[in-house]
Amino acid sequence: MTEKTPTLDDVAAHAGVSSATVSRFVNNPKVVAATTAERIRAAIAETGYIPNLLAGGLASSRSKMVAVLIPHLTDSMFNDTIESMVDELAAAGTTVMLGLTGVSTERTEQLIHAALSRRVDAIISTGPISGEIAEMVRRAPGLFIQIWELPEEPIGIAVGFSHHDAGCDVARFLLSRGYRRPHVVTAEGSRARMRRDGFVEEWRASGGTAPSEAAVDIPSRYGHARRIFADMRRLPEMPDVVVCGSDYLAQGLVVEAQAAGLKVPENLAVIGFGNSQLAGEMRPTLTTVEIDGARIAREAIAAIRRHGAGEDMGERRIDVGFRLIARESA
Amino acid sequence: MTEKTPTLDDVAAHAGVSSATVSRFVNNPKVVAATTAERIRAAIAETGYIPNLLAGGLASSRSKMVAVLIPHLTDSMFNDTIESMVDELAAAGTTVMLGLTGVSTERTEQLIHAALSRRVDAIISTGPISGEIAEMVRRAPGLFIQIWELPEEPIGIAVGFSHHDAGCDVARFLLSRGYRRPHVVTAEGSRARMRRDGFVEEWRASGGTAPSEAAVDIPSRYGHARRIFADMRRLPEMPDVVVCGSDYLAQGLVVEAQAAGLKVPENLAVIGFGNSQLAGEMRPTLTTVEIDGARIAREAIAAIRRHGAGEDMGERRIDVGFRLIARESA
DNA sequence: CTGAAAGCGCTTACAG
DNA sequence: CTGAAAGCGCTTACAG
Repeated sequence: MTEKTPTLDDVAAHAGVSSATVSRFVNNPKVVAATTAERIRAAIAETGYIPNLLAGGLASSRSKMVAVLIPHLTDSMFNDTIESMVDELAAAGTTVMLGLTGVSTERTEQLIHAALSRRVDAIISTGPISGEIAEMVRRAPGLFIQIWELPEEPIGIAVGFSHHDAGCDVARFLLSRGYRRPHVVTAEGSRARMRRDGFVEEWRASGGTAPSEAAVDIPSRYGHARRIFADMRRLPEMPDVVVCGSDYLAQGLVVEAQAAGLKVPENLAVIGFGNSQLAGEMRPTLTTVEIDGARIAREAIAAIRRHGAGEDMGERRIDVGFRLIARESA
Repeated sequence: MTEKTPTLDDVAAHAGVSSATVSRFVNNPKVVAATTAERIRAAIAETGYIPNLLAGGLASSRSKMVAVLIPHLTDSMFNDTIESMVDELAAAGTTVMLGLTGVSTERTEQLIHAALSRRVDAIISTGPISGEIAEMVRRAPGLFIQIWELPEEPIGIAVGFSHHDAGCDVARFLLSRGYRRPHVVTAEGSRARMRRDGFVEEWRASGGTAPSEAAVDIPSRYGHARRIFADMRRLPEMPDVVVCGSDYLAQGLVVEAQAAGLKVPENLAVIGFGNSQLAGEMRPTLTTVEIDGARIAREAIAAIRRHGAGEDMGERRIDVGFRLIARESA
């Protein structure tokens, strides 16, 4: 249905210059003379030229693509981070390749392989990294960035915070508020487990009795709350606060508790995680832990830029911290 | 930090075959002899070869990438569709390039240009299409697919449903339930407007009085509900049902109404749109309109596959319909 | 089933 | 500021 797509040479012919000059104009307009630039601009418009970035990337070995790997799209805590990232990257002419890893290392591995195949400038990952993947990534020229995670010895750049410490902080906060019987709901994945461990360690260190616990799969969502709540009621002693791995789940618990005639937080307190937009808007407003997802995006992008400018980023840990926000629900 | 990345030639040398044969093995293992295949497999493992899809795409003019364009990531109705799509595509070795258009035609245009630059095999778009974009897309070799939309004369393939009809159905449903004073909340964007128009036309055609109305920006979220509800209370006559453009907003309205001491649906009914997972889980459960997002994803992918197999897809409209789900809230 | 060779559409030293 | 030319790493008729 289409005549051949115009190439750089077609534009060059139209403008009466060499293709090298057109290439320079496309990538950095300032380096060509003003009158030449004008002719080229016209030629591009006439021909409807659209650069071929496959060819460009191959020749320059810079794909102007970055891969972003997250577990899920639905109700994900990363959405704000991803949204900021995609926006800023797009503004800089960089494309985002999206990968959904689930909780499987195997899927992560396939996606990293795919990203490497496309010679992405960087891989931004929230997934669990196996030794094999680490090796694969280490020998690739692109930058590897782990976000929402802060391992002792990162593979490339890590932008995140201590999940263990966040768990501890939640424990201290609840203790200080006088809660005595927490129910800890932990989602799949290593990060949730680290927070859970931090919480439990701190709680017991402070002389608290062992919390009751429950597990949920991901993506963590509102609907898990019904089962969690029902199970809780069958406990020998009813908990006085529920520690949730996500704000969505926390919201569900608030609603379930209210539907059962309990007042939140008087009869049952609830604490979330992530400070999603919802947390400050629902009724009662949700006590939760805020992570600055936009900052994570900014730091990651800054690292990509510097790496792109030829700077050797080495191994680096960037701690963006977290912040407990006390609202009405606990 | 890295020795040169191994190429097809390196693998060929290791295996003692030509690079053409290695290429064949990589793309279609069956066409090479079993013993040769074994040698190549070993050579790939030894060298740690990772194919360069930039080069591959350039040579074959098939990028194995598809662009997916949506307005927003957060609280978006498209998340399920996108999630299905990314999963299935990844399984077939195709990568998704993610673009966030917002409500701006300009952004959409830039992203489509970027997608074309990467010579994507297909563009899947939910965005508004200007005449210029249509032209750009028409002359490109890739397939263009509009989803969640069903224009009379699609540019390429359209997979969606009639938003106007959905609006009509909601009106008929509410009429049949005996509601008399609807309050219609419309989000930005042409699709929401079509539903709104459908609703209002049908409502008035059935002799109903003109509904009161409100507008919200996107992404449509829980938090808009507070203002909407407050404004509603100042109306001369209180509406008996709120017609929401999204389930999230509907959820917010339910909570606001309850916080004000109203019973849902007795004192105020609420109807959502999208049948997000939440809708069936919240209390009261939400009456809403279901769209089969996964089916939209499947149809889109099927079209891409057929186009990839050389079939001329022409212009085509695929109506996936919608379904009103009556639950407790209205 | 396999190889030699041309070609995909760019970028980038190098020279002027 | 501009051009000629080599090269990026693949794929794919064509021939055998």
